[in-house]
Amino acid sequence: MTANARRAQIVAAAVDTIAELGYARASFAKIAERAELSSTRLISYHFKGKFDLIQAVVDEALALADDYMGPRIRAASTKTEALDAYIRSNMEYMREYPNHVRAMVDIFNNAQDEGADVSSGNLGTAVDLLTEQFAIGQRDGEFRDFDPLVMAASLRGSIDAAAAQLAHNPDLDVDAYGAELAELFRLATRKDPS
Amino acid sequence: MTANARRAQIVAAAVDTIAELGYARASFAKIAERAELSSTRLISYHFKGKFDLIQAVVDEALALADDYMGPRIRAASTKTEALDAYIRSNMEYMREYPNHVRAMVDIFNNAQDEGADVSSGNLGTAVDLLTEQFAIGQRDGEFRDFDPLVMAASLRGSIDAAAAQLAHNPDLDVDAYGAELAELFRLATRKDPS
Amino acid sequence: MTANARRAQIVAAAVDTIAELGYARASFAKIAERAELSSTRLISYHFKGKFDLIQAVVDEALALADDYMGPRIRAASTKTEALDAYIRSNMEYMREYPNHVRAMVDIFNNAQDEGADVSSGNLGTAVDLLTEQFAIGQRDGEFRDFDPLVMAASLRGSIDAAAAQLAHNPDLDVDAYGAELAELFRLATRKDPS
Amino acid sequence: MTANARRAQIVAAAVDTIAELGYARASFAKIAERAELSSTRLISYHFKGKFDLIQAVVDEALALADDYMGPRIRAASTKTEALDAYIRSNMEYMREYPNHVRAMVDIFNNAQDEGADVSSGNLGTAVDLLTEQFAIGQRDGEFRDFDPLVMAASLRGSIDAAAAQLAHNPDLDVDAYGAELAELFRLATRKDPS
DNA sequence: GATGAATGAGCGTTCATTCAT
DNA sequence: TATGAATGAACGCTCATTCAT
Repeated sequence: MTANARRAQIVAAAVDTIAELGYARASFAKIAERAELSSTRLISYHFKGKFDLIQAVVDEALALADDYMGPRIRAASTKTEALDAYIRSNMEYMREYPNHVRAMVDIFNNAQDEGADVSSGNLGTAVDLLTEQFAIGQRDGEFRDFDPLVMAASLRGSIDAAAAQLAHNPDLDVDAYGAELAELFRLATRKDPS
Repeated sequence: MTANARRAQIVAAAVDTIAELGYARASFAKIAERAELSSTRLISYHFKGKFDLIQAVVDEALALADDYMGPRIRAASTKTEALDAYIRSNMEYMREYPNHVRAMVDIFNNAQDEGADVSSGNLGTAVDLLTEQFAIGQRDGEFRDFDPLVMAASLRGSIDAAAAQLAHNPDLDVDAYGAELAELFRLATRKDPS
Repeated sequence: MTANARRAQIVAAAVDTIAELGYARASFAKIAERAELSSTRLISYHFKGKFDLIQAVVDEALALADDYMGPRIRAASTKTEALDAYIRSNMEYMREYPNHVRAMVDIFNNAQDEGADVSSGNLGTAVDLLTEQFAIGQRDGEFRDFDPLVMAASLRGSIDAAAAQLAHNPDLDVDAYGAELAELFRLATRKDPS
Repeated sequence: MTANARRAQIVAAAVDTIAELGYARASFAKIAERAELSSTRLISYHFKGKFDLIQAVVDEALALADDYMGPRIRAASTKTEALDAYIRSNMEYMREYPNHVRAMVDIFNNAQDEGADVSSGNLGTAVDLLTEQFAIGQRDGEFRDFDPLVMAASLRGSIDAAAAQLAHNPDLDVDAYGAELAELFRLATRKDPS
């Protein structure tokens, strides 16, 4: 088996294992078992260490998310539309790759406690990126005058909470949830009509 | 030292340890070290197991939160006022007991991965309780027509995200953050004025 | 079993294991096996880590050496006599505790490669202490004019080489070897009679 | 790259790695990294095993030492002069090839612990060769009556100790050290003038 | 002549927990 | 009420080596 195929296989097993058991319990042994590898040695062979594997998981999830969400967000002509696209496409991404999302949330909730710098240039800055976009929308006169950081953190927190809900109830109507969430933040960000 | 005093001492050490190192790294050994106990045996003696200790941490944090937030929420005469009081008092509780809040978030993010049923009858139902209150507010004609579960999950997610922001930046103006968050959810829940 | 007795048992097993297999191969597993412990966990329980165990070995060997050699060296009234006593008593110590000596040599040859600071205030300074004593002997007019550091390093090197010879040939006449070595350094240090 | 050039490259990397990290820590992985090889497989390809590589290191160091020291020792017309030449040229070799010397000392201190018979027909017999030369010097009436084995072991031990001193303090004056050592053993071996 | 892939055994260490006083 | 001693399982990681091209 080629190195890349083997790496992809291990990353896939890691995603599923983290999603099911949580970051702390996703040991090399469990991942190797799921990937049907003869020993954990194969993981150490293909990845420099645990953080290297986690980083690969994060990278894959981010690439997937960008493939899924990126085009739809960039197609928006206003920040209001972009916000709507961000929320809805994020929810749909959540439906298509629920394990990737669960794994990502777990990693970012826990990996920070260790020396891991998994978020460098990545999702740790998701709030920062959103903050910037909200600020631009305000400068353009689209949004009302709120604290962009609070709005950004709340949006990310709301979406992550949606992921948790989805995990507890897989039958949840993701599109309807996305529509509700989009409306929530449309009302919270629009210029007051009164 | 009395049994209750000893328990309280251990719980306090557990709260601080989880807040600082994260749930996964908060081992009995680390907690015992912080509490200046000679061995972890004392923890096992006073608590049936790790989950029992975690449950005690959760119970204490919830009791503290209820002491802090309960009176102010119950003093509200409308659901709109109650929502405002919930958000603001939660933020202030966050400022007064930051370690308890950090520990709680960590526990609920991770303890679920294990067999723990820490949330039974507790905060796992925080979303359920909020859902119920939002539904009542809608029935009373105070709130617009949204999915109460989505709103409840988003509110909890937004507040937890605030805790994460506070952890990263201790100098954050908690009152201002609370005011922003309260306004966000006021706009998101009110009957459309347009 | 008391903690101290257990510690002593483990240290003894460590000494014999290092003497037989060498520092690098003296793993916790091998030491536990020799001490007939149920698992290596018992070693980790009584010692903070591998270096802590090694330090205990070094401490014991040094204490034993001081018990054995110290009185005889301190009984000497001149540095010339002290040198003679140092060499002969060191050789006898070598005969009585050959495994301790082998272990010590191995530890000091190898532990330095790692982060270990096993020699702090200990044998790493053996050469320094000898250097000082040689310098005093010169100031007192007992010894000829040589570089004390070279003489000290050579003496330690010669004694360690004796230990290696003893390891290869256990039937070696230690007393005779000691007498030869004492004469060697007597001639090398005395004021030239010619 | 030719096989011999590749072998030489690997041996050179092994010498430097052992000198820097010590024998125990000089793994194939570290050596391959230093030689900038893509995998350890190349080492296994060119050498039958670890002992084979070590043997190659020893052979190179011995050949170098013989090139450096041999002519000067053989040029001596008496055993007394030969002893002087042995010590001084060995010290100079030490200055020219410090890594080879450090590696050799480490190998002979440690390789014996394993199954390795690295010294067969080699330096392990350095003491034997010196013993023989001292015995000849005695038979010729040049040296006093001492145990040749003790003298030989002490000489090797003293020189190895010099290597250790040099490792700790690279600024050491090697020529001066050699002169001191030569004088030490001249006094220790000469027929007593008194 | 060279190489990526794979391997089983072993490393020191940490885990929550139980035993025996 | 307290405590030191002990435990087996699991952790991530590194080892020299072999397989299959």
